[in-house]
Amino acid sequence: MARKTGSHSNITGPRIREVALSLFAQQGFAAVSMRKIASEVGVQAGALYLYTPDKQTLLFDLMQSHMDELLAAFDIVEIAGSARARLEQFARFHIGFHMERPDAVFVAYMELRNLEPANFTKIEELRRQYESLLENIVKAGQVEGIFDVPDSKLATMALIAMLTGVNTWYREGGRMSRAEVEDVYAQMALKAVGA
Amino acid sequence: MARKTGSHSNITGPRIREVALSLFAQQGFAAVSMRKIASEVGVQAGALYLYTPDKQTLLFDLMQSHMDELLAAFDIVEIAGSARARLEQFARFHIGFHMERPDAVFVAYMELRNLEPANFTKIEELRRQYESLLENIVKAGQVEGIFDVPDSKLATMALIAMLTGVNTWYREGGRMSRAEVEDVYAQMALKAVGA
DNA sequence: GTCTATAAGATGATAGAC
DNA sequence: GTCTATCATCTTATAGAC
Repeated sequence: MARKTGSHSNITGPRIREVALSLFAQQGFAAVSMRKIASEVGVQAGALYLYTPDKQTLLFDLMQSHMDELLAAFDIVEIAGSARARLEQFARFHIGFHMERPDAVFVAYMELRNLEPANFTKIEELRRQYESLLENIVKAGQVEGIFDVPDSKLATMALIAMLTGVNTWYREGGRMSRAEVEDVYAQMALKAVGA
Repeated sequence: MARKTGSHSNITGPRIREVALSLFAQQGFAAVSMRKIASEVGVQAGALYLYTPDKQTLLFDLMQSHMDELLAAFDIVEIAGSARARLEQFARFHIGFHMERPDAVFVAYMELRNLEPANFTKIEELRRQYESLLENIVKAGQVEGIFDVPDSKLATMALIAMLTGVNTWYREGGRMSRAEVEDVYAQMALKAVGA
């Protein structure tokens, strides 16, 4: 029962974030106490405050990291080319990225309402940036005359919702492989805008 | 400050449900205390227990009512006809119904994880019933040979996610009218399945 | 039907020992 | 770096007065 005193800062920090993300996704930010997180990590509640100033900041850091990763990852794989090719690539990227980290995606969306106003504003700005990447593709397709969408903003929101929705049902090791799911969603996305 | 004792059972009951739904949607089930609900309603916390045995049942009743209403409402408007016509009608119904009650939709989806196992099972069953209404239309379109979808289950989930997503951005009195939004989503849904 | 008072326990965060 | 102990407050739910 008793736990040895010792130095684990390089392990405990990441573990706290990992455990917190998982618990926030499963039970919700407000339903998870600092004691629950600490217990799962294997430390006492007081020790958490060596790694985060408070619970709110812990949530905000998790959400900000997720959004930063998302933007950085797309930045690396983004391609030039026709709007059609770019949309297909965005759909495949989005699906793949979201399938790989369901907890982070869930928390980043569901816990927005638990952010303090200043933190909310920052996360919303990152989200807006990401959405505008897709909207630019949709607009390019309109300009090229190959997409049939009456409103680029609405089409963007519809596409993102459709693609993100994969996380409500996809489970690793299920009936379909990740690649199959990516294929089907990418085709539906292209058809939805009339490409 | 002091509040008169009096008889308000026919007003207080619905008010509690109304206030609870709104607060749960804004702040989340776990973040909303019985005292907050009572305070907003204008009664003391103890009085809530005349209308619900406990907080969990209050949540469950709100979610169950929503799902029952959803199924009953579709039952009334459901049409016969081609898969194309039925899908367009489903899309318009779904969009309209969801736009009218964003709080209930949000709670019914976001607070699933706060339901006790037995309650979760019941709500999931109602959700499954609703999804199967759409899947039947998708399958009919496959049989008729007018829909191009490799997997009816995946297409169903993608369509529902796309349509429900309207609630992430639509606000009454915004740039587009409800009818315009319905039109555009219905057309995107049809195109997404290749109709 | 509603109130006040209360039980029994959980919560976020801090101080100081080691 | 972590623990134990603690503060002040909040939590759900109930009992009994009116």
